[in-house]
Amino acid sequence: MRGVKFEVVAECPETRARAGLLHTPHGVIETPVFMPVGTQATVKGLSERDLDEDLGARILLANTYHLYIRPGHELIRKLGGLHRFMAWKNAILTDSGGFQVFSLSGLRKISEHGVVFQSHLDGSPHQFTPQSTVDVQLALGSDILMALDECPEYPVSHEYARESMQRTVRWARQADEHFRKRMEGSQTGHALFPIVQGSMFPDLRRECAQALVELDADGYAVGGLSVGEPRPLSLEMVEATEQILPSDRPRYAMGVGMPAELAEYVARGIDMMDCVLPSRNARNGYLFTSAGRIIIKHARYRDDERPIDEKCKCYTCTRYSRAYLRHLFQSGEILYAVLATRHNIRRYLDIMHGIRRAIIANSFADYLRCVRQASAEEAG
RNA sequence: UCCUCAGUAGCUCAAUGGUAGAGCAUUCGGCUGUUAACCGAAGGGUUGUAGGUUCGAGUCCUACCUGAGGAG
Repeated sequence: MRGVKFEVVAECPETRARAGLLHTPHGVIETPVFMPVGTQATVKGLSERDLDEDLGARILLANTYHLYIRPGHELIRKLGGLHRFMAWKNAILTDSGGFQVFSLSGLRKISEHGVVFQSHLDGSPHQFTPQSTVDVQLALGSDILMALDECPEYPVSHEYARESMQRTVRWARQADEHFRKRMEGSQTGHALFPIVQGSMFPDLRRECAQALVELDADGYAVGGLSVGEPRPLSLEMVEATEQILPSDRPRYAMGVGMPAELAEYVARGIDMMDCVLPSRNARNGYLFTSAGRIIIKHARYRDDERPIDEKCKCYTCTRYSRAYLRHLFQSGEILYAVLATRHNIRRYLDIMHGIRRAIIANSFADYLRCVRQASAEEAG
């Protein structure tokens, strides 16, 4: 039995975009989908009701490393699993800790067996292996588990990228084997996605994808993007693997991107994305609108009575002015983060809904042209 | 009227007689599988005023101005 089942419902005749349905144990997800990031079992600033009822989010990301370190996966298992712990009835995808290889690069050592992290909280050592990260994610009760990978920084040499990528492939095989054993006779459905690496080298990306396809996984991720490389390279790396990754499985581009890039990934065959930008930037005063960005602390918004985005129907935009939000931001008020996050996440989800509608209406190519034009105008 | 204390960036305050700084505020930039309600940059000064001592004064001396407290 597959842990998740993917069904393509419409395809763009001009690009590689497709609309689909991802069936998970915790609901059906319309794709392409944007997954808000809830690293520590919370999308910072938002409640379950905000996310589910107000924003209509159907899948969230959580993080294996962070929840393992605190409060501990065994505690969460004891309390009924992550869904119950965080009162989230929809789907959850958990990152493996592979990104922490990048983001906590000063606190870890990589070996053939896995990664030893020095806890960022108390410095204690913790061994992460392909097998142990599967176990932790199963303890959490994640719907979609990610295989342990190494997310290398940019730039790295072709030689290092190859070594690293090949190790990630070996880890993916070990994780997959362990996962299949753990799933034997299991009543609950889970999926394990391996992750394509290879830094910014198309040949390594292809080699990696080819090796991972042999695992016949429920879905595939492209990782190692947005680690400091020039923007066009990230899209090129997705392009390099699109033809290799099976078209009847969901493809997940990890950790991307800016609003105007979402359609670009979809156009290259991507079905799932996640990114901290809407949530983190919201808290830091950077708001996404249909007419470009708003940096709310700018003095020009001091007495601006308009909503963040006049076209937005979110909770924040239907009630509050830019002037008020700026005041809250400048005052360091908690409500600012709540309202801003609520808007930014809504913006990302709206974009993805628009993309999906366009694919189904057979007008995605036009949609993409509009996005590119608007993006060029904003930049120019 | 006298005594004491204090006057340094918009604010609160640092600075052995030796290149006037910090925090906050202001303005701007950054953030991409969250160590991030975070990080960074810039602008901003006749050191209350006028003299004096000194190679050199925010710092020591004198007078005055302003404020706070006290005495009468």
